[in-house]
Amino acid sequence: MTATASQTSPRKRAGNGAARRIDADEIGLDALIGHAGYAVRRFQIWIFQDFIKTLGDVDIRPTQYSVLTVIGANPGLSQMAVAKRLGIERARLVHLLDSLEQRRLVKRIKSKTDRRSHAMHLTTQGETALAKFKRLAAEHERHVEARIGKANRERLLQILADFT
Amino acid sequence: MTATASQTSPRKRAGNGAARRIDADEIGLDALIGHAGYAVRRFQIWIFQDFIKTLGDVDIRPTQYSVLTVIGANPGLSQMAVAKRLGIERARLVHLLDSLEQRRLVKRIKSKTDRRSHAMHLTTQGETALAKFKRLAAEHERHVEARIGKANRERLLQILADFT
DNA sequence: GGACAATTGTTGTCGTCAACAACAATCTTT
DNA sequence: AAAGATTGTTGTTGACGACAACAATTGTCC
Repeated sequence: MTATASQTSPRKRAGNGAARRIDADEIGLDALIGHAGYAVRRFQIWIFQDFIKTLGDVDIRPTQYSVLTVIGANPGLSQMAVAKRLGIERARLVHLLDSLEQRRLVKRIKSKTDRRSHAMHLTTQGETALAKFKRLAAEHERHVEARIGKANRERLLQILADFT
Repeated sequence: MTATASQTSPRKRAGNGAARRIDADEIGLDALIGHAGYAVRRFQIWIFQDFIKTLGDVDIRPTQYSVLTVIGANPGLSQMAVAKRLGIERARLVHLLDSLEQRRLVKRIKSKTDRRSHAMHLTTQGETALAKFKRLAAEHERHVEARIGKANRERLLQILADFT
C-alpha cells in the first residue's frame, strides 16, 4: 500500500458484522476533509434548498431566476447568448423558456436581422414579477449571510468571482 | 416599480427584434453578481468536471469517491449511517452500493446484532483501489489550488468547514 | 453567385441526482 | 403482545448536464 496521499488507519472496531452504536457525527470523513469539492457540494445543496424554500411561494427555482435576471438586464438577447452567458446548454434553455413563456413572464420575439434567432424579452408582467423575485432572493441572501457570516460571504464572492 | 433590491436599468438597446452583435462576455449579470449561490453553482460545476476528468481512467465520480472514503475510514458502518453522514438519501445509496459491489470494491455483510442492517466494508481490492483514487483525487485538488490560489482554497475550506 | 461550412433553435435520449412514497423485515417501546 | 420506529429496497417524479441529430438560416470562400 504505497503511502502517497492521506493514510488513515481504520478507526475503532474494524471487525465485522457486529458493532456498537455510532453517534453519526463521530464518523470520520478522512480524505474528504481536504477536498474543496465536497464542501462546496454540501454548501451548494444547502444554499439551493434555502433559495427554493424562500422563493417557494412564487415557485421560482435558481436557474429560472438566473435566466429572468439576465434577460431583464439585457433585453433582446438571443437564446444562444443567454445560454452561453449562464453556462446553460441551449437545449436545456429551450424547456426553461417554454415554461417561463407559458407563465407569461418572458416572450420570444422573432429577430428580423437574423431569422434563425429569437430576441428574448420580459413581459410587463414579467418585469413586476422579477422585482418581487429579487426582493425574495435578497432575503435568501441574508439567510446565507446569517449562516456563514457577513465577512465570509463577501470573501467567498470574491474568491469565486471569475467563475461567474 | 418599488425599488427595494438592486434596481438596474436595462442596458443599451432595449429595443426589440433587431440588435447588434453582443460580445457574449459584456452581458451584465445584474443581481446575480451578489448571489453566493450563483457563484457556488458555477464553481461546483467546474470542480466536478475536473474531478470526473481527473478520475476518468478509473471511472470514479465524486459521490462514489465520498462513499468509498467514508467506508474505508469507518468499516462496519450501516448504509443508514453512511447516508446520513454524507447527506445522501438512503434510497440513492442503494444504487451506489449496488454498483460499487458489482465492481468488487465494497461488500455488504449482514449484521448479526441488527438483522435489518448491513455492515459496509471495503474488499481488499477496494482498499488498494481507494489508495489509487486518493492519489488521483489529490491531483485534482492541486488543479483546484492552481485555479483559485492556495490561500483562497484554504480560506474556502475554512469558511465551509461546518457544512461537511 | 453558388457550394459548403457554421450557427440557431428544437427535439430527443441518456445518466446523475434530490425528493418522496410505499413496502417487508426487523428492532424498540410500552 | 401490540403499536410504533428503523433499515434496506423498489419505484416514481422532476431538475439538470451532456450529447446527438435535424431543419432553417446565415456566413464564408472560391
